Amino acid sequence: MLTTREQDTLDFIQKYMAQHKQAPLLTEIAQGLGINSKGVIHRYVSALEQAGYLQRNPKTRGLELIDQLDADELPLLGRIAAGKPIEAIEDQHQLNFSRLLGGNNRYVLQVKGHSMIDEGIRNNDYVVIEHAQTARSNQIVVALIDEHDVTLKRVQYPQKNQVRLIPANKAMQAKDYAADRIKIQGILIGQVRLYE
Amino acid sequence: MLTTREQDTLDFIQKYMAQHKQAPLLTEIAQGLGINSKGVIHRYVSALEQAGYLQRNPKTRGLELIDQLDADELPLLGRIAAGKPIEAIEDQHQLNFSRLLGGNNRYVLQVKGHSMIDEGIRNNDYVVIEHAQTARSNQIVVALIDEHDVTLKRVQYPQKNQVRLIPANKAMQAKDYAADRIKIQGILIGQVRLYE
DNA sequence: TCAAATGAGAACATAATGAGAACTTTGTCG
DNA sequence: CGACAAAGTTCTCATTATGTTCTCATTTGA
Repeated sequence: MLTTREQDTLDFIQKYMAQHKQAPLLTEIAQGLGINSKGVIHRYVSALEQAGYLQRNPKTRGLELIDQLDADELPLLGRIAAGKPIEAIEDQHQLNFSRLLGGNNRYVLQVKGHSMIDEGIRNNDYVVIEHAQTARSNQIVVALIDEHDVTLKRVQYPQKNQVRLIPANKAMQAKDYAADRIKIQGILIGQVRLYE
Repeated sequence: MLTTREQDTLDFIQKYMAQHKQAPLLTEIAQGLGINSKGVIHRYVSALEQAGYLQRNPKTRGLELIDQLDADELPLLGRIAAGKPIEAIEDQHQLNFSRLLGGNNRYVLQVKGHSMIDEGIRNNDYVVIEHAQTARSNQIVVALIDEHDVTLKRVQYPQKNQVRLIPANKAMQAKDYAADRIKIQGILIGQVRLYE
């Protein structure tokens, strides 16, 4: 457990770094807390390092915060269903977005139109795509048709040398293509929607 | 972590390049920082190159900035619509997930059931919620009903002291409550789905 | 009253900064 | 090309700023 002033020191460092994108000097921390001695701050910073809140490098502005929860994580509090209390989640306490961001050959497309509405992908949603040339059956892929049209559809292989592309919209029809007309460009990894 | 003067040097280079559409001379940087020695600037530029902020070419004005893309960004390549070529995006080249992750009082719930199906929120999807006690009309909120049931619904205020909760499922009915029966716990910020 | 927490400040070690000389490379011009 | 100027590179040397390690005094709370 941190003492009052240790907590103050940590708070100041966090604010400072968020604001300046840079670690503060010991004297800057001291000034921020109304303390005249950098030796005192050194003691607090040492304690914070000991307690695992930050790391020190033997340089000026050498402080680095140790993320208590990764920057790409949010606490996963529970499950929600209509009209029932939230069910607490015991095992997994963080939702890690690096599952989306992690891959090294991924990119985002913004979906226009309602062709994927039955898949829960709506107009203006973002989809995260991983580059790939092949896909397993029933994966949703970015497919290039006849070197011209690009589309996001579920893929199946009904028979050899044939590819079926299935739109997620009841109003549209699945269609079979000769395999050489279809080039798979990527696989759907995730979907993100931002609300106002 | 950059030192103060390294940061100053980087700032100056960025400003200069934005203004002049070309890289500054070492002596120009020196002058901009009030330094008389180009050797000093050379040292800072080398440090910045080492740290990955820029690249040097063996030419005069040979500096090139290296775009820093945050770890929580993915390239936004274009827009996709059924059966049309991808429309390239000119302006915004990164989708910033910090729009989702950024808030300091946010958490994630996993949705169970199909009560939000018409909103494109499906069973097992994750929703990002920001803590809040109030919401504007038509926002989707986490609402606590009678201190017991928690639900995710669109909110409206048909008249004073009355709250309407609207499920996003045609099979379910909107319902009006006395204002004191409903406590808003959070507002829907985003929605994320991970595919296998 | 005792122990922990807090603050001041001196003394020292190291990092950061600035100056400038000497040299190499690049650019320019006949 | 060849020469000259301009720019970039590589050094060494001082000086200053910052971080580290102390001791000592004061405050706070059980």
